[in-house]
Amino acid sequence: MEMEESRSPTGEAQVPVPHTVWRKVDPGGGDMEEDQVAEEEDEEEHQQSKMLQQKMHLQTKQRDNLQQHLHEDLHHEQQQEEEEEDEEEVHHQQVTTMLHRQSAADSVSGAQLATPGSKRGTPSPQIPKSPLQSSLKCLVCGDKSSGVHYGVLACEGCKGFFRRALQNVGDPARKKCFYNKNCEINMQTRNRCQYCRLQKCLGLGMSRSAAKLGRRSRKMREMIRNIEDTQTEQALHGLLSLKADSGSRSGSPSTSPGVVSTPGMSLAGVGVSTVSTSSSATSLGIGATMGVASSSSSGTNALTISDPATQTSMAALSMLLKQRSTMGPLIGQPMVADHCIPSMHRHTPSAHTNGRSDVSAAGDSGSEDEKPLMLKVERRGSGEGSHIHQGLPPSSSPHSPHSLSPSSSAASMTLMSMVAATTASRSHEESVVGSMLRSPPQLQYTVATPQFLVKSEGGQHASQFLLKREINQADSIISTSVLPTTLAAAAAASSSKHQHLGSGGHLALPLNLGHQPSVIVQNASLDLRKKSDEQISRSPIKKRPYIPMSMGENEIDERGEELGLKPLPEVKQAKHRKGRDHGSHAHHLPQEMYHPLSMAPTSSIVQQSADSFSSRHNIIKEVVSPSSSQSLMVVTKSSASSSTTPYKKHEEEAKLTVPYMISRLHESYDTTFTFLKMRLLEMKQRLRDYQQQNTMERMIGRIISEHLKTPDGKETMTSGEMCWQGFQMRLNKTIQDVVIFAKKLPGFPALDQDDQISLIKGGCFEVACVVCAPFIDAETNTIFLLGNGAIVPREDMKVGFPWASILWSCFLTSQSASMPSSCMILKKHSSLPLSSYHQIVLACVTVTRVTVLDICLHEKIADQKNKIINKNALLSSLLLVQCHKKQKQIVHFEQR
DNA sequence: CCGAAAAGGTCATGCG
DNA sequence: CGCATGACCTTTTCGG
Repeated sequence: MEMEESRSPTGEAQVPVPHTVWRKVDPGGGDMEEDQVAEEEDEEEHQQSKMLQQKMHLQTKQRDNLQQHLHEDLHHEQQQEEEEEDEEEVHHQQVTTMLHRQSAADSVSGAQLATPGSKRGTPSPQIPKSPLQSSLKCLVCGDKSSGVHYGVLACEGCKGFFRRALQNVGDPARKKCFYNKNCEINMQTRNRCQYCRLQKCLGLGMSRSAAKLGRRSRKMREMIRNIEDTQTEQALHGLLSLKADSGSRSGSPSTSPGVVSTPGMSLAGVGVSTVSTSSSATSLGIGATMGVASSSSSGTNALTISDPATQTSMAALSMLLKQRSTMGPLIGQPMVADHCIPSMHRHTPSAHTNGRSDVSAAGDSGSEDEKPLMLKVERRGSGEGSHIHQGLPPSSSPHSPHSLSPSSSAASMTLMSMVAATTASRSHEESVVGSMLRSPPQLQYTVATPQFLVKSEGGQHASQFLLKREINQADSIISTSVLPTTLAAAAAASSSKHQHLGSGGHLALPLNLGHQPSVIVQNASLDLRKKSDEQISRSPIKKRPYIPMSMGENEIDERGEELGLKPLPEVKQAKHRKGRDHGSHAHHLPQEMYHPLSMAPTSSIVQQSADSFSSRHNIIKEVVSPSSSQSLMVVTKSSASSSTTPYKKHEEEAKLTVPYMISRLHESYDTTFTFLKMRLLEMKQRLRDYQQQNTMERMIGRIISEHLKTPDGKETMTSGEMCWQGFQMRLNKTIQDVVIFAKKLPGFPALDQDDQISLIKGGCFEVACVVCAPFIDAETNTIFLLGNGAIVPREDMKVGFPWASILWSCFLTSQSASMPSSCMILKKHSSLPLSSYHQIVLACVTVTRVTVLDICLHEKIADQKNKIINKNALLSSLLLVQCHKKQKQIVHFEQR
């Protein structure tokens, strides 16, 4: 304590805005924050805060909006059951987490919980319990939970905090984090950064609309009780871990009593199935609770899921799927759905017998039973969770004619169904995608892979075996630091490069997809600070933990090295971040750098291959020359008539042209999915090598067999399964990148957070698929697997991914892929009061998306390589034409 | 209708 | 002194 207090003054001196910042300066005005105006980062924060405010204000409107979405969707399914709205909300909140990208490092609290803190005065928490005594823990800070508050298992303190936050929505004082927006939130540190605490609350799904009054059903209470048991287990496990591994934090994912972070536990999905059914829970906390409960009660999983948040991620998955079913994309044609079951399906238990053949026959069956598994799961009433995974009909149809608008949804459902078919229990499938949504990438990798490896025959043993392997892998790659979180997509994006390049070891996730109290991503840099956090400070004034000069420098140094930053004091670092953002994101580039008629920003151009470069030339020419005035007219008209305040800032941008926007979309794409180029190069190199040796087939065969074998020489999967494994590996990561990508889309960050979430939810999978599309080589008819770098015959992949093979026939370049990707993100926004800027973007991308996918689906272009050479130009011109056609629609939008 | 559960209110407390 | 906090209390909602 003395240490910290003695440091504090120094720390305060470093902080640009002193304690008074936390006071309510002027709840009414957002513009009295001068430095906010001055600094772009502050601007960003302001925007975020604004979105947060809007989120809060709109919480109550949310259901209506969602409902509206449902009704307006061209392919909307039947009326959702009321409880599903709740689920939707849960998922919504899950995705919120993605947007928030908060620090995952709340976890350590557990370790510190064991240390009886010196609490004084009234506003002190209960004396920290030993882990063994722990009852329900607050998901935010790890304190003793007093129940589910605002949808999340929370303590009195966090409940009150969030309540006040709701009351003081306009209070700008909460908008600042004086660190990197990744402040650890635990019992000790929760009062140090309001911003991060609030972010964490939101990220966990706290919201007014998530609030539920009244008592809970008996089953739910049991669930909560079970979670308590589980936490006790965790505590035990944590204690053991501490004994065994007293020192290393980064090496072991589970070093803290309160938070078992064994990667494998995410896998233990047996009981998780309930999560999606926890409609009445309406909250992450409850959802998680139920999942845990069922896992405990079922008693079938070798590794007990003890992480509530992980379970909530599974709720997120089901939400995602439901969302897809209700907010389908725009294309009307059904996707080829008949052989959307992976080859692994053949290995699935007899329960899955209606696999391939049935599926193909089930083409447009509308019966409930024919619907994708996830949908069925969600339609079940709450509280049946613990039984659900038993005797479930497997996913029998990957395609639900009712619920999904074909292209994208079918795509997603395809995978989901495959997951379902592949795994022995539906909970596994939720686990997979849930972790996609929530887990840090490394953990996702760990979680997801086995899903595809587990064979039914192997059952639990196989699962365990693989699990162990994965755990080991995960141990070695568990990230040890966490990047600044929240909505700073820019920073995340720049760092994402590191991830893609497989730096795995150190640089953290820009995306923490949610707070997973139990899934620890140990944060080395935070650890430094934690050392000064040993004493608990309840003081509201000590909200900003002081990073001791030396340590702080180290931390910054550490990060700076990776991010290309020099060690700087905090203020300077902030500015530096700003600069960095400038450099790496089209979004933040000064407009002067983009002449509307020019190509993409320099950085983008540099990245282009010669081929795509010329392609781009074509785009611009074709887009601009024939009817650039047209596009300008559209835009101008839109911007003239729209003056909604929140979007005012973007109205200026709306004066930009369609080509400009296209270039920005491309830029966003290029700067986000940075792994593409490297991997494509790698792929080409390999192919070249093989071809030179004229041993293509043999090489492929050998490589495949290598990859199919475990270290001990056993074959673990078929090549088709390996395809899926590879795809899955990449998919996890890509889905996170999609969030980053979305944040770079013109106008997207200005949308209300709720809307952002909805849009991302609807499009992430499809985008991920498009992103992965280029790794097919038509000449050799092979696929380059992103996960392990193997090259496999395309046929193997085709078995389970027919639609993708069609799509891939188009050989999308990163540029052309950026368009459908953008569409997929922005596809559905009709219920929102759109600024003209958004409208034009939407019009562009929507049309493009439809066009591209239409073409793909009809195979008009597939196998006709020559005709696709200039697809960029094709897309662009189509886009323009369609924009013109859409003009009326845009005007209509404005009038709404 | 009872009682559980959660929202919301109150206020003592500590901090700068 | 003003503020944030959190423990405790009251009110509201809803399951059984």
